[in-house]
Amino acid sequence: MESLNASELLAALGHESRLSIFRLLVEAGPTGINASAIGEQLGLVPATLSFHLAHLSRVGLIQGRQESRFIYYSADYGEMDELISFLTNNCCQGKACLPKTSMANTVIKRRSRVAKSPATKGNS
Amino acid sequence: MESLNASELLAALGHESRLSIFRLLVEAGPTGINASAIGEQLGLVPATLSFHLAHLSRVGLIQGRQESRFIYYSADYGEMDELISFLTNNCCQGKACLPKTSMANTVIKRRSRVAKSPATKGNS
DNA sequence: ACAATAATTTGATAATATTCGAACTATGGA
DNA sequence: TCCATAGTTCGAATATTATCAAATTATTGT
Repeated sequence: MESLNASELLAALGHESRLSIFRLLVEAGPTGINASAIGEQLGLVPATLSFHLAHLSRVGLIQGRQESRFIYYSADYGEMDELISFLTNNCCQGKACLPKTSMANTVIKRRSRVAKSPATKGNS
Repeated sequence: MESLNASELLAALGHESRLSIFRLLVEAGPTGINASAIGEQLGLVPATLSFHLAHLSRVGLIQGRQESRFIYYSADYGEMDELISFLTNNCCQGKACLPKTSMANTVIKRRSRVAKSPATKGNS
C-alpha cells in the first residue's frame, strides 16, 4: 500500500465524527455496516455522513461494498496497521518511547488468540 | 494523563509541518532542539513555527523548556504512547487487525529489552 | 541603557473544512 | 410505471486553520 503520507491518514482520523465512524466499523468487523445504520448510531444526517465516509474512503481507511440497495462500509485493517507501524517506528525508533506499555502485550497476545474468527457479527 | 481525546492528538499530527516537527523532536531525543533550529531544518518562518509548536504543546505531544535565551522543545513519549495504545486497542480490539504485523512483535520485544533505561540519551 | 538574538503574539488575509437542505441517482418492490 | 428507501452530490453558508509581516516580550552581552 504505502498509498498516502501519514499526515493525511492522521488528519482523516483527527475529526471526532470520522474517528467514531472508524471505531464503529472496527467494531462491526469485515462485514461492515450500511451507511444509514452508521448515521443512526452516531446521529449524523445523510449528507454529512456521506462527506465523512468519502473522506475516509479517499485515504483508504475504509471501503464500501454495494449490496442490494445498501452500501456496507468496513474498516481497512491493513491501512490502519501501516499507520500504527509508522507511528511506532517514528515515535520510538531506537529511542524507547513506550515505558509503561503493559497494554500492548495484552493486545498482541489477544490478537493471536482471536486471529482465527474473522469477527463476523451482526450489529447490536 | 488521558488528557485529551484521541481525535485532538490525531488532528495535531494530521498536518505535515507538525508531523515533521514531532518526528524531528523524536529524533533529537529528550534534550530537544530549540525553536529556530527547528525552523531552519524545516523551512518554517518563526511565526508559523510558533503557531504549530503551540498547537502541539496544547495537546501535550511536546513541551518546551527554557534554557538561557533558547527554548528547547522535546517530544512527550508518554502522550504518544497513549495514542498508539488507543489506536491499537480501537483498531484491533478482539478483531485481529494486524495480519502481517511482524513489526509489532519486534517493537514490543525491543521495548522490554530497553524498558530499564528511561530513554535518556543525548541527541544524534 | 543599548543592541542583538530568540521566540511569541497580534492582526489581517487566505485557504480549507464542515454542515446540511435540497436536488439527484440507483435499486427493489408493488 | 410509480413509489419508497438508501445514498450521494450540489451549493451555499459558516467555521475553523494556516500563513506570515510587523510588533512585542525576554534574555544576554557590551
